[in-house]
Parts: sequence; C-alpha cells; structure tokens
Amino acid sequence: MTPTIRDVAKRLNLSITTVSRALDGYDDVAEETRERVKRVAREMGYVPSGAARQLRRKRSEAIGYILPTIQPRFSDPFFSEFIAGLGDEAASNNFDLLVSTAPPGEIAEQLLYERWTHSRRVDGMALSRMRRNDWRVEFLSSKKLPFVTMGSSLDSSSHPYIEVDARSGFSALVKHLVERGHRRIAFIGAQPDLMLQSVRLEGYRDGLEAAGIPFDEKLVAEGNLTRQGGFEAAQRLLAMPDPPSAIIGINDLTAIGAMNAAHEKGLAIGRDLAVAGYDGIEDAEHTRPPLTTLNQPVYDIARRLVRMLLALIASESLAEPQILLQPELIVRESTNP
Amino acid sequence: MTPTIRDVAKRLNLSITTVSRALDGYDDVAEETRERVKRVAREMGYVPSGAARQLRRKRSEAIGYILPTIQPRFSDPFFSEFIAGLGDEAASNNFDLLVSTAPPGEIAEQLLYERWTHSRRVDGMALSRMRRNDWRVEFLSSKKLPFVTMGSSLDSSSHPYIEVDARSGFSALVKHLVERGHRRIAFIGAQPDLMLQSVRLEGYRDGLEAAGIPFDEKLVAEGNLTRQGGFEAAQRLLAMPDPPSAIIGINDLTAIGAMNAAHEKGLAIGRDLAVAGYDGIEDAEHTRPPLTTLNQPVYDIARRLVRMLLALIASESLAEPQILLQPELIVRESTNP
DNA sequence: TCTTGCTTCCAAAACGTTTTGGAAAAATTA
DNA sequence: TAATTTTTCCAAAACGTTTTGGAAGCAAGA
Repeated sequence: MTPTIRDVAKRLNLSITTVSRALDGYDDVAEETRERVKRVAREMGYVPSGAARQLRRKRSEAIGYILPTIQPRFSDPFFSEFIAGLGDEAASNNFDLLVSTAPPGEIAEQLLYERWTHSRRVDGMALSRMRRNDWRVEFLSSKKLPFVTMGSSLDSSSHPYIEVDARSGFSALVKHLVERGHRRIAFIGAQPDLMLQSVRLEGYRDGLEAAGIPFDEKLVAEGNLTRQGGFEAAQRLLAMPDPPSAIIGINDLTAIGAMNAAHEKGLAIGRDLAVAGYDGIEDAEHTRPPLTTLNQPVYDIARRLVRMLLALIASESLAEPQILLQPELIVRESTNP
Repeated sequence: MTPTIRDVAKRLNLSITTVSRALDGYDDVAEETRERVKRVAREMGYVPSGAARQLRRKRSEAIGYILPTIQPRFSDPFFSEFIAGLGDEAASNNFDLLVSTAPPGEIAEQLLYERWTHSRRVDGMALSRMRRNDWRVEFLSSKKLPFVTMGSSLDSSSHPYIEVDARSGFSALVKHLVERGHRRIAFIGAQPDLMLQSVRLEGYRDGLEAAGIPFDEKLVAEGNLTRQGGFEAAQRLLAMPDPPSAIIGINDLTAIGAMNAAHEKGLAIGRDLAVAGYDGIEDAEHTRPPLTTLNQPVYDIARRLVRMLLALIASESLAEPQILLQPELIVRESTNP
C-alpha cells in the first residue's frame, strides 16, 4: 500500500505531528529534523492523502468548470482553449481542475452545481457562456462559493469577471463594413437568453446607428453558435429578394457556416459577399478566403480568471474585480478582397 | 454552514448509521424510515461531504485525464471532443473528471502523475496520444492504478485500450489515391516518438507496397500535428523538383495546413494536388474543397473508454479488454474533384 | 535556587463519513 | 409457551490528515 504519514513517523521515531509540520514548513521544527523528514518522506514515496487533507482543512484545492454540452459530439475550439488555460494556471498553483458536462438550462445542470457546492468538492468555480439573469450567479452567491465568470450577466449582484467589450467590437466591425461600402449588413445571432447575444446585437445596432443606417430586423437571423446554425441562417438570408451584401456571424463558427452557404450559392466571398466573425479561433485564419474577425485572447483570459479565483478563495480582495478588455479587429480577405 | 449527516440524524432522532444506510439504499432499514430520511435530507439540503466519503471508502469517484499542452494557446478539436466524451460518460455515472495539463515528456508531467496516483485523488486514468514504450503505462501498472488508453503503446504489458486501426486506414487511403491515378504520394507525419506516427507511417508503406510503388523517403516529411506544421512541411514537399501529386496528412489539421500551402502556390486542390487527412474533425467538412479523411468516432470512443475504466475500478473483468475499430474512409472533393 | 523564555517536540481532538458487529424488538416456528 | 429467525436499528471504530494546547529540556537572568 501507499505509505501514510504514520508510516513515515514510525520510521523516523517522530510523532505524526512533527512530520506533518515539518513538511508543511512550520518553524517550530528544527531545521535538521525537517531535512531528515523530507528525505525519508521522499524515499518512501509519501504523498499526503488528498481526502484526509481536504476533510481536515475544509478545502479541496480544486476548482470546477462545467462544459455546456449542447449536442453530443460537440467540438468548439473556444472550449479547448479555455480549458487549457484553466488547467495550466490551476496546475501551476497545485490546484486541480474538476470538469463535468451538462446541457445548459436543464435539471441535470442544476443538480451538478448543487452536488459540487454542497459536497465541497471544489473551492470555487469558473463560469462561461453567461445567460441573462443567470441563476448560477444567484445560486453560487447564496452558497458563498467563490466564482468568476467570463462575461458579465444581467444580475444586479456584481461578481468578479473578465469581459471582452464585444459591444464596441461589433460596432467597430459594422463601421469597417460600412467603410467598404456596405449598407445591407446582416447579423446571425444566437439563442436570445445568452448574454453574448444581447451584447453583440447591441453592438451591431450601435454600429448601424453611428453610420446612419436604419435597423432592419429582417436582416437579423438566429443561429446557435455552430457552423450548421450559421449555414442554415445564411441560406435563409441569401434567399431573400433583397439579400444582404455583408454578413456578420456572432462567432467564427457561425461565420464559417455562412461562408459555406454563400459558396454553395456560387457567391465569391469577399467580392460578392463580405463575411466576418468573432472569436479569433485558429480556424478563421485558414478559411478560404481567410476570415475577418474580432480576436479575444481566450487562453490568457482563462488563466487570469483562475488567478482571480484563487485570490478569492484565499479571501484576498481583488485589486480589479471587473475587467474589461478590448477585442482586436483582424481584417482579412473575407471583407477586404 | 452546510448540514452534516449528524444534523440530519439529530433532526430525525435516528443514529447517523441509519441515515447513512438509508440514503445508500441498504435493505436493513424500514421502507418508511428510508422515506422519512430521504425527505428530511432533501429538505435540509444535505449532500455527503466528498472528502469524508473518499477518506472512508478509499475511493474518490473521480477519473483523471492530462491534456498534452504542447504550445500555450493550443486548440485541437480532437481534445474538446475527447473531453466532452469523458465528461459526459463520467457525469452520467456520478463520477467526476479531473483534468490537468502538462507538456508531454517533461518533468512536470511525471510529477503530476505521481501526485494524482499517490494522493489517490483519482480512481483511474484515461490516456491518449500514446508514445512508444510509454513510461506512463509502466508507471500506472506498477502503482496498480486502473487505466485505459486510446491507442496501444509498444509495451509488452497489455493494458485495456481502444485502438482505431489507422494502419489499415492509411493503407486504404493510399489505395484510394492510387486508384485516382496518383503515383507520387507524400506523407506528412509527426514526432517520431508518437505511436500514431509509427502506425500511420506503416499503413502508408503498406499501401504503397500493395500498389507496387517503391517507398521514397524524400516523400515523407515531419510535421507536428498542427496546421502550421502541415503548412511548412507541405511547402518543403511542393518546392522539390519533382513534387508529389498527392499529400496525406497524418491528421486533419496537418492536411488543412497542407491545403493552404498548396493554395498559396496557386495549385487547385483536387485537380492539381490531392490532399487527404485523418480524424474526421468537423473542420474537415468545411474546407474548400471539403477534405477527404478517415473518420474515427472520438466522442464515442471516449465514452466507451470511461465505461471500461469504471468496470476496471469496480474490479470487474472486461469482456473485451482490447478493442480494434475500423476508421471510415470519407471521400470528398479534395481527392475526388 | 528559582524564574523566565526559547526551542523543539508531541498527545489528543477534530474533520464527516462508512462499516462492523451486535442488540432489541417483532414475527415466525416448534 | 419457548425457541428461533427476521427485521430494524445503533454504538463505536475506522479512514489519514491538520491543529490545538501544552510539555520537556535547556539556557539565561534574577
């Protein structure tokens, strides 16, 4: 069996207290003893039992993240980047990352949050894809479990988050298209309960208003953040009697779907139809033509979120609890042939 | 504070033993009492402490997976699909998925494996991207920690795994290209220590041999499983005096990179140069032209791996410890204009 | 000599479960 | 009725740590 602290203590003729304190770096143990303890512990391959430590310390040294699995077999590069960021930063602080999956809004999701918070399997959580008046915010606040979010929600409660200013971003995107001579600019959005939908749609409207173009709701279609959703929405838009000359996708996947729909209709993207997205995923560099997009540094945001979360867990106060970043407009040939 | 089992017992005037056994479904508690216990427990919002349970049961009800983060900001759709599969299946068995990240082959990786196994934070592990004579296999075997792998390694020890028969797959891919009239078929591979490199390269050679085409090592280039790697390798291949008429990428990302290199050189893919990949990621459906590939059901494999792993953890014996699946050749316009 | 103050160690009490080995009460059998 | 079995409950002992509140030994000061 794997050795326990008792085995180490016995071998050293010391009490388990001293072993524990020696390894934890307390200063009431002689430097020479500490060295002996450390050496023997390593020799014996001793690693403290996570469960026992958690039970006693009442902390799990783990943070949680629940992946919103919409369809089975989903694959959105946003999430692998986000998880990599969470994992890297957690790992470099000796924290673990607990991941689970649940379809958003369903009962299973709620059960999972309850299980994790009540059983104290995690010391804190990271949330993404915020919804309007997200129940998770209220729930976690009431349970006093530290959490951080990517993007804000519409709650009055103001929790720590990092938000990318998508509103200005989309406005800038519209400006860019207007400068290229476009007047009929369509927008393919997402489910209306998502914060990113309201925010980005508003940015789109801001942009139109600034250019003096009246808002036309027939130019707004609903997708679902996937390629397929973008594809179908774009088909509908392009089948209109007076189709748009430019399409903005709420994210890159949507935009890529739209490009495919256009291509299938025989339109030359960039010339006949401009297309732009949001996210800055790697795929967007490799479409043909390459996709104009707004880049947000997902990996870095994830790492930074974890740092904030760890500070909260250590009940330090945050210098900057709400952070607003600007996305970077990357103009490529899909809007600039 | 969150209620403990003691609080529930006190409220019911029962012993904590009975509460525990009632909730765990033992049959030595009266049906009527069980109902009372369940009701009150729910009312009080009682959830057993994970740490205490783990400590006593000596099981963590969690499985681990370590993401091979090669570069910072990596995003390979393979992994989001794989993690979604692991997470979904684990969640539906009330298991948690512990994820961490480590660059493969470095000391940090080893430390992580040691920490997780010794501290018993996980009951078992899933591995992917197997290396030749993978030390992890030996390590986990010696620690007697259950594990399953996607793909086999070259170890004599035969652990449970699911392997996709990439060797036949690549052979079939070559056959397909030969039938389309190609004789100079290049292969862009990956780092030589990866199992998938040896296996897929062998499949490629099998295919050449079956077609009576001599193997030419100048047609084999090394990539790194990313688009960028594929792009650069393809540039080298296409700059040769007698360039290939077809390129096979070891995975879809590599192939997509190769398509871009060809496109940059003004070659019409499908007509001037055939390109094919392996994985069946969603991106491959949306390249222009769509990419011929070998599809492997990553999501399902991940779920199945977890089922195998849970059986191992419950020390059941597996009906089929080693599973070999056939990839499905999906011919698209990149090789079939 | 008796305090006082360090330094270095430790015994015992948590932490919140599950499990073991009965015991009391009720039901069945002889 | 007495003996046996079945049903239903429980006290106490783990599980492996960390933390609390000293205690022993020794040097320095009075």
